[in-house]
Amino acid sequence: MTSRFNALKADAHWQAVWEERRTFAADAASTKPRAYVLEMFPYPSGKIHMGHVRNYTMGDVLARYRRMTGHEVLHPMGWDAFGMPAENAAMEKGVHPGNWTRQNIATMKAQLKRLGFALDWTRELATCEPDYYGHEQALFLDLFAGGLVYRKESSVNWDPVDMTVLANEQVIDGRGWRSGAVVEKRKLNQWFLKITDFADELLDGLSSLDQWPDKVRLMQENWIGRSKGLTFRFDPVAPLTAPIEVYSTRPDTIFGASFVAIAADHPVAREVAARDTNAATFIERCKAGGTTAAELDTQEKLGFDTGYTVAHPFDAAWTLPVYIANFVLMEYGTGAVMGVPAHDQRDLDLARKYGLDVTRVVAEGDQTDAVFEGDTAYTGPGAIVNSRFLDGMDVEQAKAAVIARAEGEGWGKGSTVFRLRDWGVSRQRYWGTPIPIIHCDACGAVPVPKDQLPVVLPDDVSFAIPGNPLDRHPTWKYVPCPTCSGEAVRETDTLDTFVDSSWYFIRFASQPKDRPFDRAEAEKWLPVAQYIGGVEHAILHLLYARFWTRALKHIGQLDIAEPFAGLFTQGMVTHETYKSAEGLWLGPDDVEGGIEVSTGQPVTVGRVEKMSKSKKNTIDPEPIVDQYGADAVRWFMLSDSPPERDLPWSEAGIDGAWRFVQRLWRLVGSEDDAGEGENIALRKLSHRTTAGVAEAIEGLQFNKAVALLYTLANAVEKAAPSPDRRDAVATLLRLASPMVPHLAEEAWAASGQSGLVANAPWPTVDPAMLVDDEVTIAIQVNGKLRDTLMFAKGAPREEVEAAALASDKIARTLDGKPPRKVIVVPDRLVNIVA
RNA sequence: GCGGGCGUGGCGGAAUCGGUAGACGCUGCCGACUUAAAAUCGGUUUCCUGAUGGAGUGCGGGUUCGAGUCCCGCCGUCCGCACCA
Repeated sequence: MTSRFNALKADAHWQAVWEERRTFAADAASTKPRAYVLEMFPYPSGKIHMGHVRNYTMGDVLARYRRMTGHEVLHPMGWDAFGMPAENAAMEKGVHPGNWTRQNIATMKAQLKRLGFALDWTRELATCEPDYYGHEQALFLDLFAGGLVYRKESSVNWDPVDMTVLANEQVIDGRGWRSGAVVEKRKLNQWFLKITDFADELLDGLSSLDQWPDKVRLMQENWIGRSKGLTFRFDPVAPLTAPIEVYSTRPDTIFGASFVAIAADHPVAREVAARDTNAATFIERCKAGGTTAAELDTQEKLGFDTGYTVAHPFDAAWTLPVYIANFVLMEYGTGAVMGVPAHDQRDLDLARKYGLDVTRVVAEGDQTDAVFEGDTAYTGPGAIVNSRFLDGMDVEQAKAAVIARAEGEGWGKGSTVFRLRDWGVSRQRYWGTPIPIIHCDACGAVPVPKDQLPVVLPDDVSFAIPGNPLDRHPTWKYVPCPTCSGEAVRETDTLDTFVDSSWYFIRFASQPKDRPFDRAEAEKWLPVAQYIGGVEHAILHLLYARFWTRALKHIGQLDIAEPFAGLFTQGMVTHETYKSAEGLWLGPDDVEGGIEVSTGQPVTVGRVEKMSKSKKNTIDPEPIVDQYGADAVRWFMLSDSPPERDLPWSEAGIDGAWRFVQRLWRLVGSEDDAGEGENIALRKLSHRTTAGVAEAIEGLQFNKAVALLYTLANAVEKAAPSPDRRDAVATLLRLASPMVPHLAEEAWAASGQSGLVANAPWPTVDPAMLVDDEVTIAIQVNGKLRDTLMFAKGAPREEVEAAALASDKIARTLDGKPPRKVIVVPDRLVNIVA
């Protein structure tokens, strides 16, 4: 064995061996217990970044560990390959989105292979290829047939320069993120998926996901936003003709209502605006209001008195004015609310501004006065007051009572309202899955017959002018209607790329040529045992994938309720930031020892932040892997920081990881002479470490696994040669092999072992070796540590207590005072209360 | 504004059940080896004190024989949502 581990040589060698032997191909016919380990597949943007390296290293350690513990592991990789950056590249550089994307995939695939991930490349897929998106089109049509897809006119963010729809996230301060143009609201016919049909299921299903972070479950819960209340009617008072329907979660406060407020685009508001220019002006003003957080916070609550009144449901003689209000949203509930100023802050702001009544109906402590003072609404619990038949009830009783009366008298109904909206999936873009629909004047929207799938994207498109190239393609969209054979046109919108990622994990599990997946085969692997990715997907991707899976269950294609049994959201890789004397961002290579290399000027060291191109604090993994080898990079990615937290990249850190790899190599190479005698302590440590590392990996606590491996390595280094030491080294190598697989294979082969360490079993743990027969017991006086004493494990209380009291240090501390009480915790400590 | 997380040495962090705070790593310092350097190895590294000893887990209280851990009240910081009736 040579003294220096040649990572570059070993990496290439073992990567080739694994590939040639198809070591990591998942066997669908295996009888072993299965484990599906999946990391969120990457968007092929160009090169991999440190975030990918960290994400995939974590998944890889788990996948390799599961193999060692006797599982048939499915650990696939693919490409989320549709999306805007490809079209931007096409516009900026004149390359075809497909060529750009496939080139990036080739580059990134080589980079991933260079890191030695135990991936089943035989199942690789890219969502931009017809043999993926064609099946997606089939699934879309199945959902369409199942009544889960519909088309409706809806308002979208339209960028007039790029001539495309923007997602909300792509609108920054009212302008398109790319063009900088002021974004318009435009009405377009859009395809929607009925995710709201599953709102209850998606919400209730969260409680079954006990291996998900609470944070993500809570975020989804808030996003779905279920609320229960009463939807009810205020009858019109002439000249108003139609009733106004409102939704309230606080029907208990109905006797505190002093107005009804409607949204600016409520039908009644439009009707008023049609004959009253002041109203029309007010509505325009509402729409112009910003929607950023800061603006909403400071925006004044504005109202416009329509002059109309409505009757209180419990008292026809009691009329309430109808206001148009800038804080009422047409998209939520019924677009109208009852204003109860004493118990809702916005209502109170409006009432104070326009001098409306403010009546207390919930007692605040002993305050029961009907006249509500002050400018802070009371939203807490209390007895209902000033409310006729509700008086004396608590809030919950009163809610139930009002709902019961409303339902009994027929003017309202207890109802559940969600914040969640249906999922609009139409995108006016080229680089996405074509929506498999044909529009015919005679027959309407007709699904493309399945035998005509896939609807393939045309390659001959131009990005010279803005807009959707599919729409202006000379021939592509003109097809005969599948139903009547008359002239018809294809849908030229493509699907949101989140659709692509909503079922890729199913296709990984089963990839028949003629259909999206084989149900029985997919169900063998699913659900994904452990899914790992960034928290930025906590809502959209994970919610859409959960919905898609349930939708497939609903139409009888797959009997899986939740796609991801375990979820882990890993932290980011961060780095210090630097600014030059002129205040410009500098990269790590521009700085040495706090000095800007090119100018000799001192630099300002800024916060440690997420690596980003704009702040120039990125580290490209490729040269790092070339310099240190894959194992050192992997080891560093797992060390120190808990995986859910951010990992600060540092030169010293990667150097340290490299030193450990070399140290491990020397250690496994030092086992030439046999040595004599036993080393029970080392043998025990070896078993304890085996159990500890297993527990840490299963809990995805890689930093702890790393610390345990260091401890064992330190102990082995200090131990004299012996058969126990030899065993400990062999154990150490296997325990470290999921983290540093290349070194492990190299050492495994060098030590004359047959086969691959990748196929070796995890070392067995002898439970007897986990038990210590001697324990150190802490001796405290009044809770302060004064001494420690060694005892045989399980020593009787009396013996321990006597020895503790006999200790010199204790006697000195007690200073002759008699102990009042002695607490003995077996095998742990003695606390003497004096 | 609402919801949630986090706060422990110079740094990343460990202590997951209320029981010896600071494991493990990084950095720094001292030393060995070397003509020298690199590499490697040994020691040391929470603070105050020469030592014995004392203090110490964001701050202030509390419960307990005993609190980083539990409870109450603050402060700071990060994240998510955002006029959701």
